[in-house]
Amino acid sequence: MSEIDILPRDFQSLKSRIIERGASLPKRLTQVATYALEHPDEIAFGTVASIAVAADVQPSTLVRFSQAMGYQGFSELQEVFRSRLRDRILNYEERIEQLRLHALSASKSHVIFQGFTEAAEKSINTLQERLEPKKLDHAVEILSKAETIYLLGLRRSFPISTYMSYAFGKLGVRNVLIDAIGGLAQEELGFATKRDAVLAISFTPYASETVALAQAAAARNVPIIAITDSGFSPLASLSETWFEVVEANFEGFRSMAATLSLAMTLTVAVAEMRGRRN
Amino acid sequence: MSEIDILPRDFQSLKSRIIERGASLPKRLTQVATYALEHPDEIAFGTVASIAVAADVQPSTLVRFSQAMGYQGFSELQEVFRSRLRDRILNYEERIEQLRLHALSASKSHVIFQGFTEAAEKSINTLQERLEPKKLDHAVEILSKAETIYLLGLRRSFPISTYMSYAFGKLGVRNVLIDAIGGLAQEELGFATKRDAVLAISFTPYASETVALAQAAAARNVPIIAITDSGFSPLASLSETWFEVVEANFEGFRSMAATLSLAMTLTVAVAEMRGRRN
DNA sequence: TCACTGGTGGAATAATTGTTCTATTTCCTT
DNA sequence: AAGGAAATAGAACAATTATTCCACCAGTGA
Repeated sequence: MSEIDILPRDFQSLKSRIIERGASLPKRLTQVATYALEHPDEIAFGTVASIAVAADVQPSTLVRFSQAMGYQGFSELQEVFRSRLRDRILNYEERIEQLRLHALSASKSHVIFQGFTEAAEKSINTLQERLEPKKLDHAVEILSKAETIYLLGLRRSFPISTYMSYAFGKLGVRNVLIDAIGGLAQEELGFATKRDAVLAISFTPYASETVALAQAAAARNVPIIAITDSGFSPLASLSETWFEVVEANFEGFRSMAATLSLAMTLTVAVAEMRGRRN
Repeated sequence: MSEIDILPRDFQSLKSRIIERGASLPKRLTQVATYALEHPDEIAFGTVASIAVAADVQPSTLVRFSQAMGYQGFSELQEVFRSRLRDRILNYEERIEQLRLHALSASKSHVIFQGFTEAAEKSINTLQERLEPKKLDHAVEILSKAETIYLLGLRRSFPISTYMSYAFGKLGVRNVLIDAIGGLAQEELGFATKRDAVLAISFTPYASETVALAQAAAARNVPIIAITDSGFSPLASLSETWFEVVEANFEGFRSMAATLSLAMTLTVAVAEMRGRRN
């Protein structure tokens, strides 16, 4: 132990220290280290006596362990384990209930707001769990090789393609936003070749125009990356890679938070990949 | 107290009981009830003595309170407060750490994705805390009275106004999307009167065109609702009500999740309010 | 085999714990 | 205004707390 020895006051650094020093400690102290990492809640709430029984050691061993970690005694170490529990995010039930409480005094508008933020968070969590990194890499690979990226997303998906066009523009990535102005969508996409790529975004009910445009591009061997909501989507079979993004909804209005996060990821990742190449 | 009296073993039901009985209790016990609801962590970790000091009551009062809630003593009540902390979701740091572990094997793209989802969640949480229901009601009130809602958001905010235009259209709310096509923004907004309303969206650096258009509309007494990111925004002073939405960013790219949630809220709330009037 | 060292178990200790009890105060009703 | 019931404060209590201490053990090198 060095002379100047900053003792961990937050759980993360204490955890690191236990992992680091734990293995090289005497037998019983290792036993405590293992127990502490596996049952942090018990350390936080228990008493020296109760933990000693649970970890099958003597009470004094716990104190010695605490001292080996640099603390004066067990209580000081326990405080760190408690701090871990102090500032935690509310669990799901509590959050719902908090919303309900707010809602009692709050207006209909506020309930709607809570509904949408909840849907957004759910959607994001779902995508975090389901997104396959390999697909992401593959899509970024294809898009970053494209000379021009054609952004195809109409109606409900138009905000997404709009955003991407804006962000790509900022990042110096050549792109064409298919906005179907003047009914010229087909013409806008007409110049796409197999050296380009199409990013197609469409959700149920799949806008027929989007599907038709994607099919036309695919027929000309333009690589297609799709963001859609199921394997049954007509876009899925047309594309090199496709992402399944299932958005939660509130009163029938689907969130766009997950799709937007994915869109932002693609733009920045593509720009980053290009930057590395140049 | 009824003869058969199921005492709360989980925090939720205890909380309900405290709220239910709390107000009708004697002075000091109400004081404890208030403190307990406001500082559940202190109850979970503290001792009778320490909590008594913090809540400015006698130790015995805590015991009497516990008994008033149906428990034998303070320890039994404390156990319920502790159970609340036992099975919580990971806290912020722990989640980050989990991501890091994933990220070890994951690609750069995946790290970017995590960054954006994180920013989205942060932004939403911040807005949940800061959004003032009164402002929301006020904005909905004004917008729902407007004959036509003019949606003014360009550049980075254009996806938002686009979405709102789409959603309003679906909901049968008359609106005009200022898309500045052909440089005709001023003309698009030219027909707005004081019986209409403008929803202006702009963030730093405030697009000069948006500000100019909003000013022109304000000069003609068209009510303006603004979504922006600080009180210093030129939109703030022009508007009837304005929302401060601070988005977290990842590598300089600001999330849009919070703004989008607010936008969705406004559209649905306005449609709902109109539906009630008809 | 010995002495020595670091580690361990368990009893002893002083402080602190939750709880109980009672004198006193507060508040309401008559 | 007085009486009485309810509520409170604070001291007293036994139980439990974290910690310390010391006898004993296991392993090592001479």
